[in-house]
Amino acid sequence: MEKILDLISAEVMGAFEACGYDVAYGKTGISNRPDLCEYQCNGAMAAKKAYQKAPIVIAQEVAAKLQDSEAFEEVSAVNPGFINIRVSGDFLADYLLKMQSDKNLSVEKAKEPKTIVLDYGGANVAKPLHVGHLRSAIIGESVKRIARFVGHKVIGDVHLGDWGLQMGLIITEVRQRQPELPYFDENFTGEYPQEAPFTLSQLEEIYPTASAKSKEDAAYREAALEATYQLQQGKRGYQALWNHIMQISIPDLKRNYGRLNVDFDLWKGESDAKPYIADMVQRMREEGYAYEDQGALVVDVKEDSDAKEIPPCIILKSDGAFLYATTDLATIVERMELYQPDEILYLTDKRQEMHFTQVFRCARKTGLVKDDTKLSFLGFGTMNGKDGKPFKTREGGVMRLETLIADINAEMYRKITENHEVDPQEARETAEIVGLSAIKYGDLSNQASKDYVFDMDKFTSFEGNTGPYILYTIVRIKSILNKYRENGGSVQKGHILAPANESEKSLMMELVKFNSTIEQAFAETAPHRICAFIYDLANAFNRFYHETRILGEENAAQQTSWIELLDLTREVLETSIDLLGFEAPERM
RNA sequence: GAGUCUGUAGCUCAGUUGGAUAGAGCAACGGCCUUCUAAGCCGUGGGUCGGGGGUUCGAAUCCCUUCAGGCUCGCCA
Repeated sequence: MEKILDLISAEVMGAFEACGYDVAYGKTGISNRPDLCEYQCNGAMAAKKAYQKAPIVIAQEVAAKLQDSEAFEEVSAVNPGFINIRVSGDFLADYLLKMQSDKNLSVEKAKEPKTIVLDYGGANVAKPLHVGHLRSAIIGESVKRIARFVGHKVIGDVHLGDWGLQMGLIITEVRQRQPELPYFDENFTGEYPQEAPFTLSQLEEIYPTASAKSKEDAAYREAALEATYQLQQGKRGYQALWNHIMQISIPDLKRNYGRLNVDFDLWKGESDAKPYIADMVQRMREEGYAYEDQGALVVDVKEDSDAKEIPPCIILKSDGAFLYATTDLATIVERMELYQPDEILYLTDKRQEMHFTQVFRCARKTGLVKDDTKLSFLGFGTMNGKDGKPFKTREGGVMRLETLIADINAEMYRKITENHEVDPQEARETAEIVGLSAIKYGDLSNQASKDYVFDMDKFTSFEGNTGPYILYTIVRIKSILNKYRENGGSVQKGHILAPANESEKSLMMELVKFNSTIEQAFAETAPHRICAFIYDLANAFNRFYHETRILGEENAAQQTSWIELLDLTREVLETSIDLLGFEAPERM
């Protein structure tokens, strides 16, 4: 349904036109001086030049035309030419009634739904998820849900790192430890064992060990590079080892992402691009895009308008192995073939921007995508510790995601049991729900592209602009609604009255921003817009709550109206946090 | 060095795309619980929007310049 600002603007635009001015000047926005008015139009000042008239005169003319408007309670012209507007309570109530009966809560579905492949998560097999993976998962999940809510078809793909040098490193390390295994026997032709020669926890230790060795030992690194190449060429024994790694790793990753309430439609990886690589490379060669340079196969992607030198995109390394760009390009081929997306959106650390610039240009230049297929990149900033440097454990190591979550949950559990008498089991469940909101809201309330400080103390303090504050607000509402039902009331729709006081009107004015907020969050791929919105909404609600005794209200019509207003507020808040990727408990 | 992003209260961050007196939270201080969850509400103090110039009726926002910091700059992902 139409946004409230469009309805208001339409009224004001009509007045501008009736006074003989261009309608465009009637565009009206939310006031930045709530002490003076609710909505404001600045068009009179903009129109000054075109009409050679004092802005205040124009504003007065327009304001006079709007005096009879039913939507407005008060319209005034103020120096030097502001048009200040207060809307009527009936106008607001009417809008909320429409919102109530709209199953999408006033948000319009896209007229032309797009198919969007969303590449996020980016976990590496054989490596535990660590805090570096947190942002991609959290932001990506939210972006996905927002896009779906506005009507698009989104295919979320975790795009595992399962085909690069890391695999060669693991193979090399396993070989060094257990050279007798059949995987390393060139003459072995039988069936390889069903059981992997390592456990998950061993695997998690093998990779960092191998990675460290390769940095110090050139021969070791050579061996790993060779193993990577052999694996990519399909060497049987390595392929079998790789299968073991995948079988062990993926269930663990699924479990961990599940704990974050992050859910992928596709569990594909770099390796899935393999069948597309040979043809793609051959075509790039034949069509003259790819050429040998310093032993590697490259495609030039620089453009005349570049402010700086953009290095060519490397398709094959000088040893013939694939690398990041190769699998990313082949993955584009795969996605175009399987899903025909209108857009592919990548969500990674912003340091990878150059890589994606190269890949996108290369894909376009070599015709891997249609001209109207959008390739976009959302780079997010680093999660820093309180010292402003990348987040580390106290010992200076990389913190596992599981550890982080466990720490937050433990702290949350402590807080919950400290303040209330609760069943330990319920407290644990609540702690998990609230803990997740703390982590996610803490991340999402910042602009994605900026670095942000993950401050454990701040996130577990539960005061102010935090996830728990939002949840607490929702729980308060639920509590009232439940009591109302226990007393025999039933929560319905269609009976919201004009606001009875200022705090109620403020609450209503926040609620009507829902559709424009969601639209903007989608357009800008900016979940933090939703955070800002629900924080304002929660504040407005708590103010109203404090001033208004709802269950004690004796006027039945008034009470019904308030109950419905609460229920609508709850629905908007719960829908919003669902778009952010978390949920509210029944009690806390 | 080149490119790019960032710089707003002591700290962490918003700022509706150029509007009026720049806003929150935390921290500090003061008030409000026999009454729907005080994880709350109300209030006080705190600012040369990094610096300088420009564009105009009007700039945190646009342009130029300068300082500081982060990141990137061919075979890792």
